[in-house]
Amino acid sequence: MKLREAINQLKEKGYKTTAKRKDMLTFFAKADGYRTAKDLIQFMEPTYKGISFDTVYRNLHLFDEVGILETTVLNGEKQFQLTCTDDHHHHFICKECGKTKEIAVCPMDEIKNDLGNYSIEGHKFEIYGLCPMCQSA
Amino acid sequence: MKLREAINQLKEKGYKTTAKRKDMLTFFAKADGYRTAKDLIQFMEPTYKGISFDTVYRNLHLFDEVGILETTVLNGEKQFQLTCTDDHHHHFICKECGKTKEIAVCPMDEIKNDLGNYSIEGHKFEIYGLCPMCQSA
DNA sequence: TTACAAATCGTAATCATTACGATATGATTG
DNA sequence: CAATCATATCGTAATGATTACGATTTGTAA
Repeated sequence: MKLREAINQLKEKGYKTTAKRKDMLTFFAKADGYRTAKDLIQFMEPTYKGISFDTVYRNLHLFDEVGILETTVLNGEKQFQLTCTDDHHHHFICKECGKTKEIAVCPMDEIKNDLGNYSIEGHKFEIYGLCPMCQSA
Repeated sequence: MKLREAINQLKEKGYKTTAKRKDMLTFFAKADGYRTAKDLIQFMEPTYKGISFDTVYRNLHLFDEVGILETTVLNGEKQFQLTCTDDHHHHFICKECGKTKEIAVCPMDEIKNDLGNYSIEGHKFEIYGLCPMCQSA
């Protein structure tokens, strides 16, 4: 998802476009993987000294609800990245730097048959390890 | 995994068999899905009034390291269940009650090719929703 | 430019989890 | 089966991410 697209989604759903929200989304647009709330706060701090936790977390949740961000739990912390809007896929996630790589395979189709009486609301398929860069470091 | 098997694993690795550990494992042996630390503490409390958090969490981590328990994050909390020792598989997990159902399909084999330079340390494939019982409730 | 709902602030509260120094207890050995 | 000692547990305080609140500011639409 692109920065512009994310901002439009906010507008369409009736949420205001503020400088802080733009900058938050800019941060994720420039990232190449999952980032923590703390990462984000460090990015925002120089521009907005003492930015409120309330603002950061409220907007992270908002972006998540609206579908702008997707989340995972890595090293015991929630982490966020811009949702990929192209075709459905999953990710390899580097444990070290959070970088993600797309995986085209999704096994859900063949599985739905096995779960007749179960209502499926979502699924997560993630592969963990080290990206080439973090291996050599 | 059966209760007896879990206790043996502890012994083999040189850890002591205590009444509290047995009861903790009994709790998970009787559960049919994921349970939180809080669930466990409530189960232990009547027998061991004021049982220490230290004891509970230290043993949960120990069981996890040893491979007796597997974990996931559900509703923002770590949850635990006895590791399944039969062939590799994944789970449907009920968001409401934590109950799990085995899923035989695992797509990892066809994926490893796509990740040549990446070192794969693990993967998670989980399906979320409501089990038949929680749907009717 | 006014008006008002929405957003942000500054900070305190929450809540799961972790950690610590003191004490108790399994398991091994003589 | 008593002594020993590493391991386990206790009671409680600390941590750290996240959530929440009343007061204030700011986008946005009329």
